[in-house]
Amino acid sequence: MKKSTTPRQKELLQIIYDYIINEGYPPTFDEMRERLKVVSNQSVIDLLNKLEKNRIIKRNENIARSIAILPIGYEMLGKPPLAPFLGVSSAGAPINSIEITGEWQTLSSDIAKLKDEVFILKVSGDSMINSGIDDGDLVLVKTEKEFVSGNVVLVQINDEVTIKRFISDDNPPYIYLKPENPKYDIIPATDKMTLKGKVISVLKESYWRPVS
Amino acid sequence: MKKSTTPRQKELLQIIYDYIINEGYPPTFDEMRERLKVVSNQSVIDLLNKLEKNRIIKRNENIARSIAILPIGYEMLGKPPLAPFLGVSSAGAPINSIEITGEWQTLSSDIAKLKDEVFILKVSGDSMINSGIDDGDLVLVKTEKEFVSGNVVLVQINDEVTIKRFISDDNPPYIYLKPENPKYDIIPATDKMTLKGKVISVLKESYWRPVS
DNA sequence: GTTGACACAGAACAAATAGTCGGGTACTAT
DNA sequence: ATAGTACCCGACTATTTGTTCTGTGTCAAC
Repeated sequence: MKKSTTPRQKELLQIIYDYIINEGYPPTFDEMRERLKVVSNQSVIDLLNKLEKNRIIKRNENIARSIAILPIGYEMLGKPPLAPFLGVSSAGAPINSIEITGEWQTLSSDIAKLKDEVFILKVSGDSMINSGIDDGDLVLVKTEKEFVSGNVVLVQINDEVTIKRFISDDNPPYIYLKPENPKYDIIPATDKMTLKGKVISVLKESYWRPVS
Repeated sequence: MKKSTTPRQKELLQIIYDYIINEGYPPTFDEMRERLKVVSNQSVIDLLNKLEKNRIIKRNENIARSIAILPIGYEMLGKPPLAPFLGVSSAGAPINSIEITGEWQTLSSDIAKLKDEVFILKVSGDSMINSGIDDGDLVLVKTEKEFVSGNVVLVQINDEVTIKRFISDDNPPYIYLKPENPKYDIIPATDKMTLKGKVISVLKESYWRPVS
């Protein structure tokens, strides 16, 4: 029995991937059939079964559009998987307050300037354990001058740097930071507060850490 | 007419998001109904219609699991959208050869060390215009010592730094770099070649650039 | 005290979708 | 030459899934 993925199987994998990127959900048998330029569903099923046997995709029987591309599949496509980039949110709580490691303070200005105003911070601490950002994750921050209400921002308060949600409202206290965790109170804007940038990505530790 | 998103609508949005993250594809009406703890599909339809009216999600009539969360929806969840992070691959071609801006050379060692060996490079040049990486994109690189065949790597050849796919094969030339573009030839490994790290993410310029 | 938005119920119906059966061709390796 | 594998055809059935219709109760606003 041959194990390697055939060209036709790779074609189908690419079709599934493209479809998901364009539509936001996986294709049906018929849609794959059309794109493969074949006439029978059986052709599609054959290929899918083999992809599944090789653990490139995963399906659920009798369930519409139930194709999920597994990590091996993403690797074959040369793309990072969807899920690890978004993190696995454990509940409804959005991004929470976090602490930044000390290195940031001394190096921020250099890095911000040289890296086109985008830099990485490693999150430490466990105060956000129930939210989307966990200890060890990397946070990608882009320095900005203007902020829109709802942005997740990196903010410096006195000597401390944390991440909060920035809210600008029509009602008092008008401009404030929201930890989005019932444990913590909102923080009204003061002049001791500097917005450093906007969080544009969270890289889960499980993903960027080498697979050992 | 009220415009704001109701708590129940937010609940459903979170349910859809969680489902996609866990399963790899969106839920059916019944699955959403169960999670909302209601008995009728009508309840789900009502909520979905409102979410769609507010452009938080998008659906296709009569199509199973055809829910896509729109950028506004992701913003409400405090999560980056799926698609922009993966880039929109124009064809089957995987990651291609790119040039790195000059800054990298002088600063790499510092940044690599301080940022937990993960750093960002801005891609310049248009030699990869037909692939997943475009001019102006940001590439996230993690320094590594061991590489697996198939990894997309950052490699230094003499004075030049480029990105290629690293292949280790059972047949000659055994270890080589693959541009994955018919225009370019593969490059067998030499001792003038240093693998600097592994590309773990591509940030499309359209995403990280501030919306103006 | 009526209006409208919100949230929900129950059931019948229509469409989309997956799966099955029973074949076929072409190529490769033993 | 023969077995195995990849790939394919066409018609059919079974299941899943979405939609429509007709209702109820609540609550806040005007």
